[in-house]
Amino acid sequence: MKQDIVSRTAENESVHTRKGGANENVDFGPLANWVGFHLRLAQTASFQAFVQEARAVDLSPGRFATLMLIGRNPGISQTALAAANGRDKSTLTPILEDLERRGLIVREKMKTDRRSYQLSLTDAGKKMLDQLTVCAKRHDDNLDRIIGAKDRVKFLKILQKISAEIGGEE
Amino acid sequence: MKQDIVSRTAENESVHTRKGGANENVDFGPLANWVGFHLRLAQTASFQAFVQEARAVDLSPGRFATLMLIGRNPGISQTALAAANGRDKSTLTPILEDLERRGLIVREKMKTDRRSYQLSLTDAGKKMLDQLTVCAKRHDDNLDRIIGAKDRVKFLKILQKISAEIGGEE
DNA sequence: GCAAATTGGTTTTGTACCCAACTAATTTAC
DNA sequence: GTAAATTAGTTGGGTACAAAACCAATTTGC
Repeated sequence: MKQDIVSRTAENESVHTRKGGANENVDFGPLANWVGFHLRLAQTASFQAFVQEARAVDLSPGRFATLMLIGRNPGISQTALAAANGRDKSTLTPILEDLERRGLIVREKMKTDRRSYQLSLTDAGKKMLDQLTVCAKRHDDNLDRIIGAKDRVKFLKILQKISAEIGGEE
Repeated sequence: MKQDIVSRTAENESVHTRKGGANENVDFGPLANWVGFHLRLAQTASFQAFVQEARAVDLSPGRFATLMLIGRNPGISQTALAAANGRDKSTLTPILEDLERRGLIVREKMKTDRRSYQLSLTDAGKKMLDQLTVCAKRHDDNLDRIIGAKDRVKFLKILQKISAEIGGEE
């Protein structure tokens, strides 16, 4: 609910505020039609919803993606994982430490290259991943319901196109 | 470039890696089709691109949205601003302090309610906003080019729908 | 083979964010 | 009119992230 006023555009009025305050008719100006702004709002909202969905299992969306990628690519290195995940490798350091401490993953030094770790899930990690996958599925179904089945593929394609192309050409 | 592998889905191979390492054929599993994940990636990418676009003017996307909202709604309170912006009010405190220190906004105590501030732009703030608007326009045109003019409206509508509906029903 | 460059991971530093607890001003109840 | 509830903003504690500097292991040049 925290974001009740957030989602509407400029032509929109009469938000359910009971205060007569300044916030019921906010003019978003050009912001109202800018993709970047709404991308942020949507991402935030979706993130929150996921946390909500997965609060039973105590693991954030970021951790979930990490777990999934390790599960799908056993032996993956931290750098490759960071890249796949769209995060800096330094961001992963504490996350992986945490996951290891919780007994969800193992990090083994490679024989051939003693700099890098091979990451893989423990049995507990696999179980956790399964549980999370259920939550994530529910979350994604929610999104589906909002997006509409027929637009979903297109929508996803555009999102991918954005992350693929926008940084690419400097 | 940092995100080169990030954008492709599971059926995709042969990324331009020159290392023969683990990262060229990452299996994203169900992640590949999950909206939340790609929403995050796209948001991050777009954010980065904006920063790049606006690095001449030294102000982040978040600050920009804040400035725009104040410019469009002079006299708005911090709480209303936070809501419109999709952020917690406590997040705004240091941002507004900074903007004030830079001489871009003024905060005046309301006569009628001495708890709240009325925010507005200074002339410098207006000038800054104009400059930023140009950058943001360029950024948005970039996104347009990627999304395609005909899909843009639809895309935006879906983003708005997500932020509007996903948190709303617990 | 050995110095130089590169690469995998960690540390440090700084930013952006949220939440919960707090203070001060205001409104509501009675 | 005063106590209780509410509201605007700040503070403090904690998480998630990136960038740059760093260490150790590895590869490259010659």
